[in-house]
Amino acid sequence: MRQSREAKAETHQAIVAAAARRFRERGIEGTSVGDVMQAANRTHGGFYRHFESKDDLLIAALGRAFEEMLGVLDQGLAELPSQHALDGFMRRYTGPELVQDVAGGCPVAALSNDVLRSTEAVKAEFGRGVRAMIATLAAHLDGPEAEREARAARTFAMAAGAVMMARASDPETAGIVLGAVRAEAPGTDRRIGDHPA
Amino acid sequence: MRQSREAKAETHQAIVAAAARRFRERGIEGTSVGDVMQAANRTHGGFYRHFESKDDLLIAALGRAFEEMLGVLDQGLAELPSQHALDGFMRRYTGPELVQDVAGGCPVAALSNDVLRSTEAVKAEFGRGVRAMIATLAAHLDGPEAEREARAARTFAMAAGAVMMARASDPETAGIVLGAVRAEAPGTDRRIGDHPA
DNA sequence: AATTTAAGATGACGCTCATCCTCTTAATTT
DNA sequence: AAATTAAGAGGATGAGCGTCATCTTAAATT
Repeated sequence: MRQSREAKAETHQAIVAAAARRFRERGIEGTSVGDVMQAANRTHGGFYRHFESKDDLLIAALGRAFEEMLGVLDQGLAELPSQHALDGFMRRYTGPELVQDVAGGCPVAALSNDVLRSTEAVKAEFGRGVRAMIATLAAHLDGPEAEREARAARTFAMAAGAVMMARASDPETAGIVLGAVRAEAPGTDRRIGDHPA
Repeated sequence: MRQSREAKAETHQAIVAAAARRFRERGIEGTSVGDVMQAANRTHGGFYRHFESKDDLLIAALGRAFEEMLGVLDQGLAELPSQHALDGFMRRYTGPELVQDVAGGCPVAALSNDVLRSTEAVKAEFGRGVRAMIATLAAHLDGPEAEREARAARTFAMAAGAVMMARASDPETAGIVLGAVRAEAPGTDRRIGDHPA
């Protein structure tokens, strides 16, 4: 039965939200259109009223996942003085809460390898997300613009790399990797308010 | 027709070598048993005389890929003084030669996300490879053991993270990310909140 | 109110895949 | 040399997938 415009829009959002989680959790190839539609409480048939293809959905889902992640980032950085922006970010990004939550975590840490093997359009969307993450982080730093961006990019790369490696390893190895990058962040083993040496 | 023991061993190695490349290039789900056998110049039927399952092959292929990568690493580090081990590694790992060669490049940069979604046995093998990479890098550094390992792990995480992000992005974004980590390779020795000199 | 449109359900199509089975034949064992 | 074993070829099986076509029915348009 035909649905109203608002109902359709609601369905659209439900599909994107479900896809954003499913793709991160199970990967691109591991997620079927039917899976996503079921997770959105719909049947698979209506899918092509909303998206031209699975890739089209993937692009929308990436956009959504990055939006969510930018929200988490902003929230975590909001109250931090700029000298602690990078280590605050590192601490949060590599903490158990985000590391264990693949479906709700960073799309970079969950989907980089899958996107590598996708179309240029998908990579373009992914790249937009990456730049937005770097820009957001950089905005919380001090110094000349180019340098802020570079420092943000380096820290982000290290955090994402550590999380990806840790997730793909046995617990012992994961501990070594996460421990190494978390120890690097001043304040990790300090009380709130303390400043790094 | 039945093959001799040596012929079988040769076939076995050919399968592992083909798989090590295919998995890195196309991902785990993107690589079929038939693909691998064809790349090894065999038919798919004989596969189960060599491996119990695709996962079993994956474990062997991961071992092989890490071996290859450790060779590249050792070779690149061999002539470097220890103060330049980390930035030498970083420059090589994030250089166009390795970044563009997904099939022959680092298994961490190519397969982390796929392994994340695999069995514990696969993760254990991956973790072994990660620790071997870190240990090899650390062996080329100076200082107390625990600290050498931590510095190696941090640099490796940053390098792998940057390569994964770059590969999954549009060329412009890739340039930003790789440029940031390459511009200041020695920066991986610094604490995260520090400004570059 | 009559007509047109389109959202979503259902089912089908063609393809791919991991795994298994059988057959042939040559290597290995006796 | 005869008997046994097993590597690899070829084919089959059963499941899952992306996408498409059809149908129903209610929303949107006239």
